[in-house]
Amino acid sequence: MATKHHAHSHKQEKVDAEDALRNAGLKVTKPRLAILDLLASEHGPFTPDEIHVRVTQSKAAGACDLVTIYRCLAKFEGLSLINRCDFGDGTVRYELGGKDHHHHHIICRLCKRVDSLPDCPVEDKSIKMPKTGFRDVSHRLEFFGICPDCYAG
Amino acid sequence: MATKHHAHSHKQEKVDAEDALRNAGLKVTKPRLAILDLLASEHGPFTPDEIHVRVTQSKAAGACDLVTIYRCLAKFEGLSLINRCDFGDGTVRYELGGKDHHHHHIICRLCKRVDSLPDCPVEDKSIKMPKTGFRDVSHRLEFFGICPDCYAG
DNA sequence: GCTTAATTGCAACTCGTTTGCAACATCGGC
DNA sequence: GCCGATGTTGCAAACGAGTTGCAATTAAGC
Repeated sequence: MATKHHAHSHKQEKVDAEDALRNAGLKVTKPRLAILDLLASEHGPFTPDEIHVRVTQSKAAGACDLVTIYRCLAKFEGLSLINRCDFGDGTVRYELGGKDHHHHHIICRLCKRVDSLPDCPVEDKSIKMPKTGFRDVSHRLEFFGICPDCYAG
Repeated sequence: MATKHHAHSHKQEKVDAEDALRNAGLKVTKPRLAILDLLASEHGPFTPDEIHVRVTQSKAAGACDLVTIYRCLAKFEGLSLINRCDFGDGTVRYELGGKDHHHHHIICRLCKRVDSLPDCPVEDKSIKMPKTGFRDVSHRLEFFGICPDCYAG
C-alpha cells in the first residue's frame, strides 16, 4: 500500500503511455512503454541512439535492440504520438507531441543544447509568408547560436 | 582567332571560375572548373550525385570520380564559394553564392521542384526574433508545399 | 489456455559520405 | 621549357544512420 501511494505520479505516466498505445491500436510492449516514458520524463529531443542507450540503461527493464527503437519511433511518428526534428547534423531526433505541439528550436553551436521556442513566428504571422502559388505550405525553421553558458564560461 | 571571338561568352564564365579558384588559393583543375561552370549555368541546387552525373556527361571533359566531387564541394563550401542546402531528405544540395546570397527555398512535396524565395523574412525583421539570450543567431528556414504544376495536372 | 496477428532480435544490407594511400597534375622558381 | 614541392585525384575500403528479411516470440481476443 505504501508503495502504491509513493509511486503514484510515476504510475500515472505509465498509464498515460499505455492509454496512448491502446488508443493508437498498438500492442503495449515493454520497449514501447520505455520509449514513451523516457520522452515524457526527460527533456529532449533525442536521437534514436540516445533513446536506445537510455532505455537500455534504465532499470525499467526496457532493454531492446536498436532496430526496435527505430521501428517504434516510425510507428509513433506515423500516428503523431511524437514529432521528428532534423537539425541537419546527420541524424534525426524525436520529442513528444502531436500536431498541436508545433514549435521550433534554438540549438547551441558549441554544446548542442536544445531549447524550445514557445511561439511559431510563421503562424503568428510575424513572418510574412511569401506568395508563391504553392498550396498546403508547411515549413521547417530552426535557429542556431551560442548559448549563455557557452559564451559566459 | 575566329574561335576566340565565337567562344567569348562561354570563355568568360570559365575565366570567372578560374579567378574564383585562384583568389581562393586553390589549384585550377578540370573537375573544379566543371563543377563551378555547372552551378553557374544551370538552376540548382544539386546533390553531389547530380553534379557528378552532369559533370561526367558534359563533353567539357570534366569527368571525374564522385569522391572528387565531394572533396571539391567541401573545399568550396569552406571558402564560401557555394552554399549547402539541406531539405531533410537524406542528402545535401549545393548552389552558387556566398554569405551575401542568403535566401530560402520552397520545395514541392510531389515533384521535388525547388524555387528560391527572393527575400528572407527573418532578416526583414518581419519575424520577431525570440529573446533567448543566445548570441550570434543564424537560422534555417525551408517551406514545403504542392506546386501549381502538380495540383493543376 | 489457444490461436492469430503483431512485434521483436539478429544479421545482412543499402545509401550517402569519408578516409588512406599511392599516382598524378598544377604552379612557382629556375 | 623543365623540375621539384605541394595540392589534388582515383580507387578501394571503411563508415554511420537507417532499413529489410526472416524466424522466434509475445500480446490480445476468443
